Amino acid sequence: MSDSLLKDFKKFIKNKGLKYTPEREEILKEILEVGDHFDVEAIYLRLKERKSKISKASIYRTIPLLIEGGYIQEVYKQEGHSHYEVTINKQPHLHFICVKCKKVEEVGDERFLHLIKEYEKERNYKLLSYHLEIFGLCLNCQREI
Amino acid sequence: MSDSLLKDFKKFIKNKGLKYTPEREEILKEILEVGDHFDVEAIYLRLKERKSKISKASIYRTIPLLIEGGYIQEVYKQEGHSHYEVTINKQPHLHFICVKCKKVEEVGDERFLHLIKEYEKERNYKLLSYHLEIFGLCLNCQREI
DNA sequence: TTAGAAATTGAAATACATTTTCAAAAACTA
DNA sequence: TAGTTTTTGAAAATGTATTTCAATTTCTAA
Ligand SMILES: [Mn+2]
Ligand SMILES: [Mn+2]
Ligand SMILES: [Zn+2]
Ligand SMILES: [Zn+2]
Repeated sequence: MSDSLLKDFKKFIKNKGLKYTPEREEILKEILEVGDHFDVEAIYLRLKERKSKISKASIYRTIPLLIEGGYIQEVYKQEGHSHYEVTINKQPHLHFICVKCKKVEEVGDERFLHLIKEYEKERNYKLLSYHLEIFGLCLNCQREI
Repeated sequence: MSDSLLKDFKKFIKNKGLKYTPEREEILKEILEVGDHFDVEAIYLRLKERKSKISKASIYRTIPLLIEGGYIQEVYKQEGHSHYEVTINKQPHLHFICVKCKKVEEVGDERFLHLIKEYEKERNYKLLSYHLEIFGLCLNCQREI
């Protein structure tokens, strides 16, 4: 819930010549509070529950700003919509997605990051981000078949 | 354009208790002919060009069958819609996506596949497929900044 | 502090990919 | 070949995301 993070966000917004509104701050706060993976609907409902009048449009409008600022990133699309996660204080990781129960498991790993960095050099790409999703059956769902 | 592949597909369809229609066959043929990454719109337009009356609905309905049969897979979503690729006779590979010019480069590599298989063991997952997308700037777009 | 320019908001309209509905047509089975 | 079942194209419906617009808010600089 770090105050300094919000100050940082304010600076980021002002630097872009935009206005720092309570809506933008509330949305970021709510997202930080979830911590986990989230989607627009979840944030909207959580805000609503605490009597906030913030519209979905505002959430949709704020998300690209949060991505640009490096606060969150899109992690995957499922059931027709995007899922995001907070990137602040998070190690890079990959996602195991069970195709049956839809459970998403995070796996942090340096072996992988190392391999990607090697690739970056080999290919002369400037690496910005990556997504690795592994689809399969979790232990539970393997048993149930 | 292997005939045996179409026979195989017919078998697959019949095995599922479905009917083998010219639409389904034409769609698979067209997809095999593209070879490269494709989306629904592209297949629809190509079919239209050769005077086929096949509707988009049929393409949308056929794609899940082709995925289930292991003929194609979804590789990424961009600009709001899905992109697929033929998996037959293709090595597993990853995708470099340039965030500026949107170019998608395929890179085959066993090091990644090997690492993923290791995870599979470590995690007791049954691996079905994976997506690795690396976002960055290609050499050209790095220069232009 | 306050006026006024510029950006932002919520609500509704719109865009657009995908799915569903439905009646007509085609595929299959016996 | 008749009868059952599935599939088809067209149109309607769905659901996510974006855009429009008038009202409101932020912010700057008198
Ligand atoms: Mn994650
Ligand atoms: Mn590919
Ligand atoms: Zn599972
Ligand atoms: Zn590029």
